Amino acid sequence: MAKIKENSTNSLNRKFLTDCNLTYAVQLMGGRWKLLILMQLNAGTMRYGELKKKIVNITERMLTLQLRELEADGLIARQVYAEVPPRVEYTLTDIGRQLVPICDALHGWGTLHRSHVSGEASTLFH
Amino acid sequence: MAKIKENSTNSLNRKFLTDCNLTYAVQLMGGRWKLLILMQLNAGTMRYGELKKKIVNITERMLTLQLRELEADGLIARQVYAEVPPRVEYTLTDIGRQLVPICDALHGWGTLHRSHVSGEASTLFH
DNA sequence: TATGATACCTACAAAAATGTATGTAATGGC
DNA sequence: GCCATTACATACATTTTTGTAGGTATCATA
Repeated sequence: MAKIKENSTNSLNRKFLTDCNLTYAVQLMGGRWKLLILMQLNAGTMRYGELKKKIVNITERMLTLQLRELEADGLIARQVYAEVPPRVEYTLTDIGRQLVPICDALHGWGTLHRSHVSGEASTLFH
Repeated sequence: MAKIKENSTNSLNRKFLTDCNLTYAVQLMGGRWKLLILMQLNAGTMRYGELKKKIVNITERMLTLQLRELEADGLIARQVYAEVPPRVEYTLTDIGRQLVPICDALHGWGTLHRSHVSGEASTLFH
């Protein structure tokens, strides 16, 4: 993560939004790749390298960053095995798993929205 | 909105994530102030100035930007009255309103997460 | 004629998020 | 001794998001 200026308006606004449990929740899941990671882990525990393969376009840096944040926020757990070459496994925590049904609902809403949009577009043709 | 470089990896990744209906949904609601606006409008149609008063820390520029995006994405509707001084009202659309129960669920999850975190912290005291 | 009200707009600046390129440790097998 | 493997770390560059400061149009009213 890049450094953050503690007293910028930007940063203060972020803190202000943390007070609301809704925007707080969005802050926790809002990173670009976080939900994809969560959905992968919902299918089962995975190693770093497996995640990298599954999430096609993510870079190692981004994967690491998002994993670190998810871990810091308690949505996933990180298990390191003292082996060489290293083996690190990531698993959803309870609270992380509780986000999954909401993701499903969001997925459904996204699907609906998309059909809505393309549906509106198709009305142009008759 | 600021200009966007169509062919940056950043931009291409955004498009890639648009393919998934889950991350697509998050893109639609992910702006910093968007959900606060939606929740306000869920209480009823509101004028620009009312929103500004309700959402304490938002600047006019940000309010305008987020409203424009929400409108472009069909989550809210904008009604202009030909009066002086101008009067503009914003209302949730159907698809926008369908996001509300999901926001409620997210709010609940946020509350749970927060109590989880502070709960863990409090275990330090005994 | 000046002022206030409302809902913006614009140029610019700052901050944050994301991506690129390269390097590292440890160890087993060749 | 050299290489491959894995899960990162680090410095840096680019892109995007957010915030700052000022301005605009219209018309009724003072």
